[in-house]
Amino acid sequence: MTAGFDALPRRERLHARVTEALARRVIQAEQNAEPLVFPKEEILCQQLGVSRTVLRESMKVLADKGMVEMKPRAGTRARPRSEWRLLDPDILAWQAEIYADAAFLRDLCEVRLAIEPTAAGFAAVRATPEEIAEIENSLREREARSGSANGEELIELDLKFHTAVVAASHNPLLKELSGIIREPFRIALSITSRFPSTVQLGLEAHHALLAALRRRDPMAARRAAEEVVGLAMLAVEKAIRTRSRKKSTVEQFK
Amino acid sequence: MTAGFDALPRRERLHARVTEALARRVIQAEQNAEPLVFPKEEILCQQLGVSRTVLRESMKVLADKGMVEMKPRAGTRARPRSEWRLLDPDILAWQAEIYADAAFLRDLCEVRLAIEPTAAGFAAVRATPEEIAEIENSLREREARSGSANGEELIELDLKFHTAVVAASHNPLLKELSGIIREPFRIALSITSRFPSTVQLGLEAHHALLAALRRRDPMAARRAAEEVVGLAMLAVEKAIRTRSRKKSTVEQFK
DNA sequence: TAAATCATATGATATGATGTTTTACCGTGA
DNA sequence: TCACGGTAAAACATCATATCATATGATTTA
Repeated sequence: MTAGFDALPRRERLHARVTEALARRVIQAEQNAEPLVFPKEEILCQQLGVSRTVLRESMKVLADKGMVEMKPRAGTRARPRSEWRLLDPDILAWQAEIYADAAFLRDLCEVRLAIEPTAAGFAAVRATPEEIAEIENSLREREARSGSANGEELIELDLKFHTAVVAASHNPLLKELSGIIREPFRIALSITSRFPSTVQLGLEAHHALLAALRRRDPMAARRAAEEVVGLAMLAVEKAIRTRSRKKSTVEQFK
Repeated sequence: MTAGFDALPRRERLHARVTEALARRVIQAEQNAEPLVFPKEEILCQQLGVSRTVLRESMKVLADKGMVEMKPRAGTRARPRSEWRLLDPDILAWQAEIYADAAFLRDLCEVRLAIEPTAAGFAAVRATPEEIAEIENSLREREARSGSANGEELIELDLKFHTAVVAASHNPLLKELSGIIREPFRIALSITSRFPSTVQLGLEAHHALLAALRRRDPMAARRAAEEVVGLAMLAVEKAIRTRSRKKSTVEQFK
């Protein structure tokens, strides 16, 4: 080993780096809408400077995610995006990084629109007083710091609010689903936070949601959560429209 | 080939079998609420009769799913269920097999309650005429065969209906999410199908959903889908109540 | 008691042996 | 000449073994 190579962070394991490198080639081919057939393992090992063990382990991971197909004699080729496991955390991360365009953010918001109102409805019935207190705390803290803190902190507090609401639904599946889309959600929030009027309306909706939880009113909680997510979607749509002429990478949103 | 002495199912790969064997030990420990620390790799290799490569690959898979934690010197131990990736297809399958109890089915229905009305709402706006035709076909075929066909076929057609509706939302994330819970959903359907009155009401709700899609009415589509899932939940709750005194394995639902 | 050291289990990677699947070529016979 | 069938080779699939690195619990020592 120790072939002369790069200054990449050694902190990341070798197979993780190889996996990501291969995934990027698949994603790029998908964006260019061109088929991709990898060279045979021996050649690929030489190109990447790794052993077959590492290469194969990485390919196996990608195959498990549905991104490539390995067949004897026929080589390894990229599969269309429709076959990918889009909810896989890794793919979601790579997507958020590369495909952070209108369609992806819209799809993401729609998943939130599915999850959060439902979770809020169940939370209204099942939340413990402690959980409601935690939800309230994150909201109050966010308001208290809305002038002083930086955007990062405010987004973090907003995330905490939403996470606490979903957790209060006492449904581990909903909770995990919410966790899976947490990172892309953070990006969406960073967009939303750039529209002060929306932020203001959003805060009111947050309060309405909290009040509904306190009243143990599932329907009102649902509606309030729909309002919260709906406002976020509007902001995302607005951001997308105003930037639709630029190239759509995540950079423009950071 | 053809000669063979080995009539055993070599079809399953070694590491897959090892993975499942280890997973079962984790699940069992979780059910007994007792901590589980695996013996060191060398011993485990001997116990299972495999090489360290295979064992480690299997353990790595389980670690990736959040079921175990591997630490140098400290050995490998099982993690609590709250840490598992519950939406992982494998875990979902193992869960459906072992934990098919009231709580799991309820959680599952709630995810459907989150996804389907939302997907239906978007489908009302975005479905192509072909997609609506496909949805209608699966519904009509199911009605046509409701007397003659066996339960399996009817459930399959019902699944087809729901899959088509979610697909018509044109949101790949919702579609994949729906696919992930497809297998457990099948179990839930097999329960629902045992209550004729519910099935009848469900058919009416299905028609209402189809009509809403035709009218391009998102709100009506949402409400109809909520009705469909709500009825299914009622059936599941009913089945759970009437069987709550028996032990809760999936067997009782098959 | 606290720091230093050691022993040990896991982590990472390479290499090799053997099995399996598919393609492609080649020989035979009609 | 062409169709058919069988065989060999190519490339992937699987599993094992080996070596060195690293982290950490345990022990010892100052």
